Amino acid sequence: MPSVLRVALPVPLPTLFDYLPPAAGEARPGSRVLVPFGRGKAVGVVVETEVESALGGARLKQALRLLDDTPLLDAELMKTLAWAADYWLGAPGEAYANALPLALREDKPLPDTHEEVWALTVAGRSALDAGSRKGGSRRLLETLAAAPLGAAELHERLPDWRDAARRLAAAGLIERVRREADAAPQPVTAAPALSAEQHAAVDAVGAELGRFQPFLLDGVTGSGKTEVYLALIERVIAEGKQALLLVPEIGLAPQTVRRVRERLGVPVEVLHSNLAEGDRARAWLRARDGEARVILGTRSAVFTPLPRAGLIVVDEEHDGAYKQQEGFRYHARDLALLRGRALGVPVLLGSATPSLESLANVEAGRYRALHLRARPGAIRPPQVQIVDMRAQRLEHGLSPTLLAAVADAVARGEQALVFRNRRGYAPVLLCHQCGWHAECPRCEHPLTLHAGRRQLICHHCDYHARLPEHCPSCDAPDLKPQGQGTERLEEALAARFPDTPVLRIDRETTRRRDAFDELLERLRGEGPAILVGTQMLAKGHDLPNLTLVAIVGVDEGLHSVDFRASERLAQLIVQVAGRAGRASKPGRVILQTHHPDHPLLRQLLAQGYAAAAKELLAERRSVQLPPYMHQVLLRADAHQREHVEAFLHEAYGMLLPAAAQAELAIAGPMPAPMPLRAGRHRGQLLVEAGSRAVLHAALRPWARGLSALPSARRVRWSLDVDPVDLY
DNA sequence: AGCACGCCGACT
DNA sequence: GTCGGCGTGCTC
Repeated sequence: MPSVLRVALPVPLPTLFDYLPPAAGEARPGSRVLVPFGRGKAVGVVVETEVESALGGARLKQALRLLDDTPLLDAELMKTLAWAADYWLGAPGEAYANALPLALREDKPLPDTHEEVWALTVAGRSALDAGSRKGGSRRLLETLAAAPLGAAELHERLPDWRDAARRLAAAGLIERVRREADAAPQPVTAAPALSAEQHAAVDAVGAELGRFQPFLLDGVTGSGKTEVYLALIERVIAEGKQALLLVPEIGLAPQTVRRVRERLGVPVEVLHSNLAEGDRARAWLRARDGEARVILGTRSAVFTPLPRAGLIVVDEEHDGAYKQQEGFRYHARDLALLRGRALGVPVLLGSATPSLESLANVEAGRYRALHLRARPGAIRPPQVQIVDMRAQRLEHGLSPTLLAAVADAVARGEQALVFRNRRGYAPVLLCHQCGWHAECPRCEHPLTLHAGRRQLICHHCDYHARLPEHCPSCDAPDLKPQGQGTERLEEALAARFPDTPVLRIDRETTRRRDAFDELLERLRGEGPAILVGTQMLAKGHDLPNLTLVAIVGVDEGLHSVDFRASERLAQLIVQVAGRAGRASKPGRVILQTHHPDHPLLRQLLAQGYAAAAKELLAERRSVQLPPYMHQVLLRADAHQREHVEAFLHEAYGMLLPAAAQAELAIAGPMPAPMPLRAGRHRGQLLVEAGSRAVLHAALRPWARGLSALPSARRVRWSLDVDPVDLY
């Protein structure tokens, strides 16, 4: 029997594929091979060599070519990926595909890792001197005249640079050149003195460098978590090692990159999905070569190879963006922990509002807790006040107290933020004559009124309809918007405060690439302003002149069927409140609610997030919900409801024998909380168990069996291990 | 997933 | 008469 290779291919199938070795070269685990697959070819990753194939030798095909003489993926990544595919019940091939930038999954030579930079040509220099070109092109010429820059650096300075670069390159005014190896290291700014608490945190993690130990750094907004990360990263790179820093979204990356670069003066690689594939592959390869010392990135950066790993940091660890919600449904925070264990390095999770999962891990002694309670520079925490909306005369949903507070803030020349987690003008359009309301035909959910665009839009499937003039049901002309979205609040506030700029910040107003940054830049200025915005504003942008935060319309979160809703609401309130009064001015927070006596709100305001989270955890424990038990959710959807039902029913039947043996609890098959979405019927089956090992032992064979079911072909389905929402 | 094969409706 | 709908099967 000749030696056989077992190869992972980028297909959503539960199997690996066996091939005869290529004619030339020695394929090793972690090497890529080009193989014939079906009718075409595919690039796969060798997982094992010298295997006994269950397949008859005659059916084995031979790999066409070895792409890597030395493995592209090292032993640690290979091992971690195998674990990850097993843990999240994913297709192994998809796990490997996620780990490799697209440009490395092609049958092409590896790109040169020496970064290309854009530089002015001679013609470009004279064009600049002659003062030709305008707008973005001119800005780019001016920027490059100072120093040649790479894509990532340009992205930080001129987010819109690509169009200009294309035009200027076509005109021969700029060109790509290889960056000189001795590219001047940026000036290093001095580290600020650390507070006693920051010091203690740095020392605690520093003492564990060189071995696996998870930490949860719980630090209120403005307490200087980033300085702790930087001090530790500094130590790690001084030892010649690499640090991986994960952030939930790229929006937060540019400011962090700048800070890291300025402080550390070492190459910092940035990895996120907005990067061009070639740049991404180059950054990945520089990390693999150990050349990149600090790697900063979003979810998928957790797959970066770290041959000289020293530390992994996960910032804002509670953030839902770390969970991939399609394909291979991994959680980057949990994967970071897997990697930390395999690499033998500490993993530092940071948040002002830690997830209940992480708090439970602290409670169980698996993570060590570090706290930053003080805001340096004696910034006082904002005062939070609950405004009871009952029996108040409301103006477009805004109470007199709230409006007075906004008036005060702007009168002092300060900025106020009105937070409302709903885009559009009004979430419902209702007929006062007959009770009809506008509903999405594809989701059976109310349509949101967007007044400026004169449209009704479904926020679940993006269905658009023209705004009707009359009720489609009774023809009456009095269609009334019910409730308030950001657009309506903007209108109301603009009418009420005609002399103050009112800026709305949501997906609609920031659609243009750099619109968000421009708005933020405007707000860093001194003048008074009123901001109206959604979730986008909850994240860590520093607005020094913002002193009032008013949170409206969060009552939905108090009565949701989703057991995680209260955790998310508490995190949201604390994060949004944290925007107020970051600099020298004290902040004030107003929370407007119909339920001023709700225990969650009372506790959150009286005792803070930690106490509220502790209470929520106790509840989870007493009713046996995660993290005190474990869930796997099977979802399915199809145009025909019967297809969903048939599949889930068969899946259920297949699981019953194992469930009886292993004490699994099965809920369903049942309709999903949103039973219809974008015209597809949706259903689910929830499997629960007290022990992860038990759950996985039973579900591993089940997952394989599911893909073999004929009924599975008639639905779209997915398995979600530790689902974070039950939608 | 991606692709081919295969059998039933409204069109050049 | 065909183009094309998606059901079914397969990928080492």
